[in-house]
Amino acid sequence: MRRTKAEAAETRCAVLTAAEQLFFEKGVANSTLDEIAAAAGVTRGAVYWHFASKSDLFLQLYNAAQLPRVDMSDAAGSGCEDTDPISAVETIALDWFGMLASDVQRQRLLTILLRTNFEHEFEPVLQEMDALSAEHTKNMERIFAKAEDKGQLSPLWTPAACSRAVHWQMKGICWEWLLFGRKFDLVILGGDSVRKLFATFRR
Amino acid sequence: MRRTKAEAAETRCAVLTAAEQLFFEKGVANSTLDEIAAAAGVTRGAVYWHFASKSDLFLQLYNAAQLPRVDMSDAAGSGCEDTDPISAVETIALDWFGMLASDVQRQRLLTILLRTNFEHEFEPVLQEMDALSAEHTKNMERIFAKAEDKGQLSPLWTPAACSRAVHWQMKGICWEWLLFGRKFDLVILGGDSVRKLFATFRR
DNA sequence: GGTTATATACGTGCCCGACTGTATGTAAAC
DNA sequence: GTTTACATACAGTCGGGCACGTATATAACC
Repeated sequence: MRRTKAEAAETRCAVLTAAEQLFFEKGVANSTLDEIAAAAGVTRGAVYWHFASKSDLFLQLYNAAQLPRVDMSDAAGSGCEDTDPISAVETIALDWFGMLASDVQRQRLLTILLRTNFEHEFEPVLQEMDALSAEHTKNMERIFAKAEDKGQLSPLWTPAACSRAVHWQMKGICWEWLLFGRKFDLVILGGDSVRKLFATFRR
Repeated sequence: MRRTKAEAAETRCAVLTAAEQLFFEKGVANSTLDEIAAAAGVTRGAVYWHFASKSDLFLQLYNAAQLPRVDMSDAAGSGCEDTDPISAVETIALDWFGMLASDVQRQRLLTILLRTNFEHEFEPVLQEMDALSAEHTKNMERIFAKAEDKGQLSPLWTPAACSRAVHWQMKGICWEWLLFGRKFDLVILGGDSVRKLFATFRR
């Protein structure tokens, strides 16, 4: 029963979704291709048609849902990066919480990635994540530097310190939320904590 | 060739150490009992003598190196919890960094735990970790409340908010350090960030 | 203090299920 | 008719659990 191209694409997508679900629930190593295929409503033959191996499936899963590059110039769209840089970053940070809270797929992917041992074939993924992280902090630092130039930054802080503080605060919040069962309200409690932190940045 | 009790204890310890090392490097699921036994200089027979199963080995590993309960009253030993509560908590936090940075075993164990899927038989471990975490934040909040009573707390913050901020900040720092190859100096950079955060707590 | 009995601390080998990869079949799409 | 998109069957390996063997430590007894 050969399927049309559209149906094949559906199948491929179903396999990816099933893999994401199972990788998230049981971990990558504890999930079998049989389970994944069954969850997708196909057999292992279909999986092997679309993906070369389990590792390939993992990598395709990572590449399919590309992590957002959180372009800081988006904040320029909100129109205040030049007049109130600190608030601009704050908005981006809070928006990120909202986005993550409403995107179950991203929650699962990030959780999987956090639990991954990046050894051997998966190392490039780790490099990418590192690069992305470095880019984010660099962009943030740049905007905080603007705030400093305008005299809006508290003398207690430096742009680099602000950037690191926000970065770590958000990672702490998001990771605990993801790794330990999302037991609190990310937007409310997490947002509150971030807002309080940003308040200390302002002169 | 039966060994003495002391030798047996050594063997057991060697297996635990080898397991910790391999679980850390390759993940629990990707480490075989054969590898672990070989790394410990014994065979699987020895492993099965000391441990009922692989899961049991994991649990014994967790129980062997009990997470520190970071008794906040220890800070009373430093003598300033009552006069300068904020500094007392700050000291505990910074000490924690130093302790983690110098304890490779704890680094590995925490990394393993972070990457663990706590499903089925491992759920109680998750509960324990949660309880410990809750206890820490509660103790911190209590001390910050003392600071508030003394009028030492900035009006920007509440005891609960301080506690959460410190908690998440430290988790963000430690977890990034552990999960992504310890690429920065935990005590220097992490400590600096935490100190700056504490500075904003003070009136 | 020597002998003996028993528990101990493993090593070794086997079984069994599970999982991966591949080869082949097949029916429909093109 | 050929290629596609799977399903099915098969081979092979790997790893965990367990039974069993075995040599020695340890204790009990004489």
